[in-house]
Amino acid sequence: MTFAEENYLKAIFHLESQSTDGVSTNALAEEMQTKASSATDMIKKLAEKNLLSYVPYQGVTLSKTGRASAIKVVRKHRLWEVFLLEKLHFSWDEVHDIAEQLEHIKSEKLTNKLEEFLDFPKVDPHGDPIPDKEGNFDRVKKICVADAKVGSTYVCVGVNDSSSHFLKYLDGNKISLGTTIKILHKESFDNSVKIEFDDVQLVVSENVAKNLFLSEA
Amino acid sequence: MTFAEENYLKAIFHLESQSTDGVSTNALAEEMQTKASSATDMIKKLAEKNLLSYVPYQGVTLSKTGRASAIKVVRKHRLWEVFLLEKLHFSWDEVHDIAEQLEHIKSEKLTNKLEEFLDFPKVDPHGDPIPDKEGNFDRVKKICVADAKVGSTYVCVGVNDSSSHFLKYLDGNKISLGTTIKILHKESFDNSVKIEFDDVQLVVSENVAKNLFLSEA
DNA sequence: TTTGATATTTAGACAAGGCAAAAAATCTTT
DNA sequence: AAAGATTTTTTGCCTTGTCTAAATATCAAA
Repeated sequence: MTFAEENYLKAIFHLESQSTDGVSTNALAEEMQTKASSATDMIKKLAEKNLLSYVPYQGVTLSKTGRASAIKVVRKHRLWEVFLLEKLHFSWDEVHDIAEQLEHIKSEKLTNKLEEFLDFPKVDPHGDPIPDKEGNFDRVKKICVADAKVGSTYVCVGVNDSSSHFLKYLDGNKISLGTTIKILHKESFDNSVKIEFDDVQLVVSENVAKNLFLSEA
Repeated sequence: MTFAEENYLKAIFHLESQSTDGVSTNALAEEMQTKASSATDMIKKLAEKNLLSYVPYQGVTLSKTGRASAIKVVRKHRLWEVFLLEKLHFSWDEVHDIAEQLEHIKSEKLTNKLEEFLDFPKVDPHGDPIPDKEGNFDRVKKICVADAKVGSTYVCVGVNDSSSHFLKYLDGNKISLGTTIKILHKESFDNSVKIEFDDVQLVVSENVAKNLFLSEA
């Protein structure tokens, strides 16, 4: 399994998890920051290896083995993120890019020993669940700020856009995983949301509201 | 810098350190477990990038930048080995192969934070020195068992052949870094050497005697 | 249902890294 | 110095993953 193959599987897994039906070639190409033609080539290759089912012009769906492979990569990615944050004291926004490299290290034993070293964490620094050795993980039900109820209180559990920019913005405003947030007001004019946390009030844009995830307090 | 390029630089660095003059294409190909023609191709590519000086039919020598790059890879390799052994409790013979992958992770910051996390180790689990941030490292003067003086006592400081087989053999015989070893007798017939350590006597073959390194006690 | 827009695939090309076989250079030996 | 042996390089081809441009399939709208 090459790095490229692993990255495609991970991307398909990610896209599948946020919409019910199959993943289109275009969506995959965009997720992979490449061209549709390249995606088609890789899709054929992965289909050949029975890692996904593919009907031309109809998108792809991961097979059982394909899904298992993708989950292994995700597991490694998230464990390394925890390592980078907790043991090496990287900041929230720095861990993703390095984990993108570390997730491709091949050694089942390494992954398991790392997990043990980290004391079997359940979520990564962005609030995403870490699959266990068998590939099982909790699907946390999280809602974004934009969909939260005015007047209710929530806990910040994750982010969707894990770009360094967005994470730096949150960091700058002292919002992190576990922060308790109350929804004060939604502005229908521009879909911005006024929130309160740690006795601070803050108006966040629609963009932020859609990428910051909460769970019931 | 690709993985392949880094691996070639590392191999050249290794070969240079154990003989005075330039590295031949054949020697490099053998070290890289590939063909001479492939080595020639890569040599040209690295020469193009000014990472080494190359005169056709006369072997190669690393340039200043080439050497610096090689040392960075070696530094990463050895730091990761320490991590695997000390933090994740891998055994002596398991760390090399995984470190071969980890050494290619690109992040200066990661390397430095890892070094700090490990408390600035000076040598790796095989007794080889770990270059610092600036690329400086102690060249330990070590001699192999075959060249040691009969009757003298030494400390085991490293191994040359870092194959899993050899390391398992040493492990099985309870020889590790730091073990104090006395040279009892050299058999001129087959160049085997009788040694003593921890009140045990053991006859080692010429092969072992040439790959096990010692320093004066 | 026919046109137009969009999505997808195919075809041909390129760079990286590798290999085998042939050619050329160097070394060794007489 | 010439012959033979060895080393190194060249040549031509393969695979992986990518791209552009062209062709084709599907969807949406009139």
